[in-house]
Amino acid sequence: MEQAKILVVDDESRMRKLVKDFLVKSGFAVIEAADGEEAVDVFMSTKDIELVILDVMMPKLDGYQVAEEIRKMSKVPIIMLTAKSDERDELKGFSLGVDEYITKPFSPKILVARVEAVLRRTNAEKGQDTISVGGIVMDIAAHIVYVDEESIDLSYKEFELLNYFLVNQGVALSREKILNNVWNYDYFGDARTIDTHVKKLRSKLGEKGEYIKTIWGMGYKFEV
Amino acid sequence: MEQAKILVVDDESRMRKLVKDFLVKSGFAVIEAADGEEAVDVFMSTKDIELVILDVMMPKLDGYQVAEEIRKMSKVPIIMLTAKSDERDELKGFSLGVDEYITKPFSPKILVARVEAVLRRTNAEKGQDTISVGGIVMDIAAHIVYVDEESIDLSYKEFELLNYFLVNQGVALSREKILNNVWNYDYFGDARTIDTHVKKLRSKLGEKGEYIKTIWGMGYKFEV
DNA sequence: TAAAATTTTCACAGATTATACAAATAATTG
DNA sequence: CAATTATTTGTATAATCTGTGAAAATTTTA
Repeated sequence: MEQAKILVVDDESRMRKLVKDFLVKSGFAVIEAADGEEAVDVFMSTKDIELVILDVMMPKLDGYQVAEEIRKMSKVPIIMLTAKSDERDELKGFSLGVDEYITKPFSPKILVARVEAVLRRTNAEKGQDTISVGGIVMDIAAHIVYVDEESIDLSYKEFELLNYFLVNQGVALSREKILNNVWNYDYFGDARTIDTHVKKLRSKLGEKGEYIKTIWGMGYKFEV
Repeated sequence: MEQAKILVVDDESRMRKLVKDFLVKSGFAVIEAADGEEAVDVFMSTKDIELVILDVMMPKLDGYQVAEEIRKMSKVPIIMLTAKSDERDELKGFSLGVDEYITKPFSPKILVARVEAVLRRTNAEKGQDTISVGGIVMDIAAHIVYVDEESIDLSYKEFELLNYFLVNQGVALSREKILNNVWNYDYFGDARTIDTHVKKLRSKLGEKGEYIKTIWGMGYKFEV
C-alpha cells in the first residue's frame, strides 16, 4: 500500500482539481469522476480504491445515491463533501456508512488530516480481527490463541476447528457440517477424524476444553 | 425490542452527553451512570439493559472492574471506550468477555456501527431457530430443550420426536407416520418402539408430558 | 533427503441409547 | 361387567456412539 488510491467525485472541475492537488502533494494517487454515474462506473472498473471522496450536490446521482450504490459492492470508506453542515443529512449518511464529513469551505490541512485519519482507522480495524469467548481469545490475523492471557500452540487444523467453534458458539454442529466447513468440501475421509482433533483441542485448551461439549448422536457444540 | 436500552458509563459528563446524543439520534434508549459504582447499581436495578458502554478510566471502579462485576450477573454485551489502544489492556478485556473496543477519539459513525454490530450479533445468537409451545422451548440450533426455563436432557431420538410433535402440534399422528418421519424410511422395526420413546419423553417433560395425548387405536397428538 | 510435525486411520473399551419383550394397566365393546 | 384390545411401564438385550492411544500416511521443515 505504497500510494493509497483515492477516488474524488465532484461535478465542479475546479473543486476536483483543488482536492486532487492537495492529495497528490500529500502522496496519494487520485482518480477523478465528474458525476455520480461516472463515479459508480469508475469505482467498478478500478481495482483497490481505498477511499472515496464524494460531493453531496451533483447532477444525475447525488452523493448519497452514489454512496448507496458503492455500499452494495464494497465497504470502502467514504468521505462526504458538503456545503453546509446539515445534521439530518449527516445522520442519513452515517446510516449509509459514510465515515466522515468535511464541510466546504475547508482548509487543505483539514482535508488531508481527515483522509489520513480515515485510512488509519480502517487499516487499524483490519488488524482487530479477533474473536473472544469465555477467556479464549483468537487473533485471526496473527494466528495466535490465548487462553487466560497465555498463548497456546495450535496446529493449522486445530486453529481452524476452534475458529469454527467460536464463530458458531452455542450452535450444535454435526460432524458432517464441521467437515464441510473446516475441511475442504471435497474431503471424503473418516468423520471420526474430527474426534481426534477435538480430543487434542480439548487437552490444549486445558480446563476450558470443557466448553467443547459432546452432543451424543449428533456432534459437538461450543458453549461457555 | 422496540428501543434497545443501553447503559453508558463515563465520569466525564461531556463525553456521556456526546455518546448519548448519537445513540438517541440512532433510535436507542440511553441510561447514564457517572462512575463504576453507580454503573453496577444501575445495572442491577434496571431491567433489560441490552448493552453496556464503559469508559476504562473512571474513579472508584475502573471499566474493567465494572465489567468483572457485571459478568458475575449477566452476559450482556460490553463495549469499552479507551483512550489509547493498549494491546495488553485489550487482551485483559477480551478475557473478561468484552465484546468490542472503541478508541477515543471516535466518529459517531464508528460508535453507532459498532453498537449495532454488537446488538445484531447477540440477537442473532439467541437463535431464531426455536419452537416454543406451552412452556416448552426447543432451540433447534443449540439442540437444547427448556421446560419452564429449565433445560432438560433429551437423547437424539427423543429430541427428534419432540421436534416432530411440536411442529405438528394439534395434529393426530399415526405410529406409521411418526415412524416415517422421525425414523429413517428404511426402518422396519416394531412400531411399539415409539411407545417407549413417548414414555420417556413424557417423564422427562414432567407435568408437561401430558401434552402428548394418546389417541386410542390411532397414535398420538401433541396438544396444550 | 532425513527428521519432525501434522493429519488421518483404526480398533477396542466404555458409555449411552434404542429396541424388544413381557407383565401390568387402561379403555372399549357387546 | 367380563372379554377383548390397546397402551403403559419396567427390564433385559442389542446396537450405536464416543474417547483414547497408537500406528500409518502425509506434509512441512531443516
